[in-house]
Amino acid sequence: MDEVFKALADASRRSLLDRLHARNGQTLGDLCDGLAMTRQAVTKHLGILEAANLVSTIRHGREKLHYLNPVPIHQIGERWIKKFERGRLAALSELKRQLEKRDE
Amino acid sequence: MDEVFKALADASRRSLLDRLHARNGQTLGDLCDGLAMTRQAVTKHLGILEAANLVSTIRHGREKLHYLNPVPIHQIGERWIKKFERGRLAALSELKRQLEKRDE
DNA sequence: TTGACATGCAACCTTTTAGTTGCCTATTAT
DNA sequence: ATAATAGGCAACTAAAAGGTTGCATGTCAA
Repeated sequence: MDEVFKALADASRRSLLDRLHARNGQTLGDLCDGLAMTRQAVTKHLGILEAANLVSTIRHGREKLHYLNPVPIHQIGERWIKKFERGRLAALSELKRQLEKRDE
Repeated sequence: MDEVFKALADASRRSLLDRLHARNGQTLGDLCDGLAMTRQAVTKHLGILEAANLVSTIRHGREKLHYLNPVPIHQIGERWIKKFERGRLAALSELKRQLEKRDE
């Protein structure tokens, strides 16, 4: 889980996931297009995404195809974010109450 | 949004949010208890959480009370994670299909 | 079979991050 | 008043992160 959070912390990596979400199965070259980064930097980012199991790859001849794996993202939603949903309104109203108490 | 992702990337900070979720309105001292870190380190983490608007604080005499703000977490879920839900099964089945094609 | 193309590997540099130590300030209780 | 308590500030360190350059390798097309 920690690896996934860390992988998602970088905007370039989130953008790579966005691009794979828009079109799955892209090659490294595809994913480099239009980015202000060297190919090697992109490779490293993809490596981190792969280590976090957010991306799976298969070699196809001299090309490497990248596929989005949405499962870990889904798990973050289910196992972590949902926990904070419960009591969201309660927490907010308590916060508001406390902030207002400041002016007493 | 980037600040929130970065703030959530650290396990110590997520643990602080967990603790505030369990009991809201804790002081700095409360939040330091049982952590293998100096108070100053915790202060820094809380500062990052506050900058990301995940925590709000109010001084109460010599104490500083910390309140969880669940809104940014909720937004990550709504604006980012949900996007990857759509087509989750589709992406998975395509991935599976491609992985199986490897053995042809 | 040779050149172009797609990717891999490794060393290096710079900035950020996580944490520390040491000292200072403000509030409260005795 | 004064001592203990709660927290703030700043300088420093070590390690990790993000990125680069240079070169090597494997695959495809002419």
